[in-house]
Amino acid sequence: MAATIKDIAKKTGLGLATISSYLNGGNVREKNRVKIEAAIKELHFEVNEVARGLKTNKTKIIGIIIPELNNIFCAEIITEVEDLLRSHGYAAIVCDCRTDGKREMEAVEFLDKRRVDGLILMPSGNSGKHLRAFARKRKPVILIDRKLRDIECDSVLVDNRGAVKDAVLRLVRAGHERIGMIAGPEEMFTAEERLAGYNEAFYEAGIVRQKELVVRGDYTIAGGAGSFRALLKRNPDMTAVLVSNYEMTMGAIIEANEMDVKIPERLSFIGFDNLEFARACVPRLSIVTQPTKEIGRRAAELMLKRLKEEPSGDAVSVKLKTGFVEGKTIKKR
Amino acid sequence: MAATIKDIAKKTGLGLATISSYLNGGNVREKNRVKIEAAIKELHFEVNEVARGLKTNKTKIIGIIIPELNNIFCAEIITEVEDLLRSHGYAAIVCDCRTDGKREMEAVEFLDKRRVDGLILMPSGNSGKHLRAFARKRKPVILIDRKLRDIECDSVLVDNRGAVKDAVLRLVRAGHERIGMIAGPEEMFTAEERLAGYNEAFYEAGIVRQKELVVRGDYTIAGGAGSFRALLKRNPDMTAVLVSNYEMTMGAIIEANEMDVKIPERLSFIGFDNLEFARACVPRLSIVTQPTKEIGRRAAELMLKRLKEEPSGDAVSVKLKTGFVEGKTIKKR
DNA sequence: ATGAAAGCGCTAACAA
DNA sequence: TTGTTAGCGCTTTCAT
Repeated sequence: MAATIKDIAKKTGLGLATISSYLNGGNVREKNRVKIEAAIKELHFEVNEVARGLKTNKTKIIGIIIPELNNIFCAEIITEVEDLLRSHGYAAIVCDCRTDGKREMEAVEFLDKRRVDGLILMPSGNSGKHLRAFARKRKPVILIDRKLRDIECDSVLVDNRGAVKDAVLRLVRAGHERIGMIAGPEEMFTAEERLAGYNEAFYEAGIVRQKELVVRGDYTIAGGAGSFRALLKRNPDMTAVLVSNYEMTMGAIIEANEMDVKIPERLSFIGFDNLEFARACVPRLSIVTQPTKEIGRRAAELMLKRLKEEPSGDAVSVKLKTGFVEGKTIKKR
Repeated sequence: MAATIKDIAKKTGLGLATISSYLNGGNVREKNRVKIEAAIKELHFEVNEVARGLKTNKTKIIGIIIPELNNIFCAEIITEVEDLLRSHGYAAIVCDCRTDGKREMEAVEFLDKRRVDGLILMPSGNSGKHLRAFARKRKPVILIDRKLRDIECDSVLVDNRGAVKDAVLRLVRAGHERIGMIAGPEEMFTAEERLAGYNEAFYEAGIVRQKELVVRGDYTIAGGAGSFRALLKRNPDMTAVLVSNYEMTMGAIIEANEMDVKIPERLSFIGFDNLEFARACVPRLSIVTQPTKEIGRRAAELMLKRLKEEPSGDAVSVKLKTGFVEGKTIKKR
């Protein structure tokens, strides 16, 4: 059906190697170059990357595994990664595993069979055992947003701990002491880091922490709503709250509206991620922001670098700074 | 490096064909089956899908081209498509073209070189010329959300016209006549359909349309904000407005807050897409919703069906119903 | 049911 | 610079 280099060779009267050389940027006599190009155009020839991949043992495909495509934080990162990779000739096969460890394992296998040249993933669990087989082939694996036990590989992280600590201290400086937190699921890397930041802030401010001020949510909208209600019920004297991811921030806001809790009059509020949503709220939310574009860019760059160089021993870990966008939801007391 | 079927053949003392047959679900003597499975486990063998693809001329990869991954509407659809495809053994290479026709063309070429088995795309432009070469190979192309000139292929669409018509008529029944619309970009398929629905509603209600009540936005948050301001300024007597996509809905809400325009007291409001956002607003937004999951599912199913059957002549077009979720932003007059 | 052999489209020695 | 040849890992006749 489609033309092959054989057809081009026949058409031009040249040998296969010459065509191949031309395709790979080798030196070809001017006269022949013209002939080849004419034949390519005439026969609508396009390199068969599958055949090339079989021969070179490189597919120029990168596997991307994420917990939830349908999640702005992930989507923003992936958009950037995909853009950068493709501009360097790499395709991205995206696998959404619905925050499910088993699905994630299957995805790794799936991509391995397809001989992807590298893996970029935002892991759902904490163990990296399922990556071992892949990593043993000396193909690069780059972790995004979360670290993993049982395996050592490059990672692009965010300073979650510092981010939350900074945010809580802002509340402290505004005169708050009864500051609640809607934390993330136990065992989850970012969730624990953020919680640690919360604790550190209390320590640094010299305020005694009270356990009932922390409630665990599950990083979903519904979870945020439920947690908000529970937290407020348990702590009627709470004056401020920090919600530790976007979905729960939205959920908390929905619930606050539902319960008619005035923000910031009754309760000061700091949310997480998604500037647009924060701006759409009344009053504008004060939020912690993450550098999603930069995360994506750094991850892709790191991958491209690894792909180019010889497999080396030591893993690189990048940690990026977060931001804070002032809204009008922190009230001075 | 990795084990091949040759290794398995050697290990088991069987022929290549037998191994291949086993891998493809053929009949193999029980005794040999056991031997093969042992060898596979021992050597960590995994089929090389690249080699298989070269031989069978099928990559089991579907190309997905979208205008903006970082867009909930797209992301929700893709999530569903990817899930379904992968559960049938197909990988998805996703290409985000940033709503840019040129990038879209490049993406088609990119995917063509990689010999994807089919293409699912949500086109940015109106012409399908860039798909001709691909379609000529008798590989399935499925359009999502938008139709295309110059080419005939399957599509999964939404009844945008009916959706908007219905929404406007709700406003009419609530006593409104000066109903504004923030429409989408000219030439854009969905935008024109939605605008047509708006016009039809006026016609059906017997209200004379006034051109100044329609303003074109660009489907972005900033565009929605700007359009909202412009529309209101131009029509101080407008009593209701319909915004025709999610990003602009968010933008309009931001701007309404900014301008301190009370909804629905001063202005009744109907937004588009994203139920969660609608629920997070105060008061809850009344919105038109699109069946994103179903769009994705139908597109994937259609693709799977096409992949299975002989290339046939006539194109299938599916048109899905929209929904309407009542909020509290429509005021009776 | 199994084996031998050819070949998918390309690249990479090697030779000329 | 160019041509010849082997072979990447698999599937697929065609025999057996």
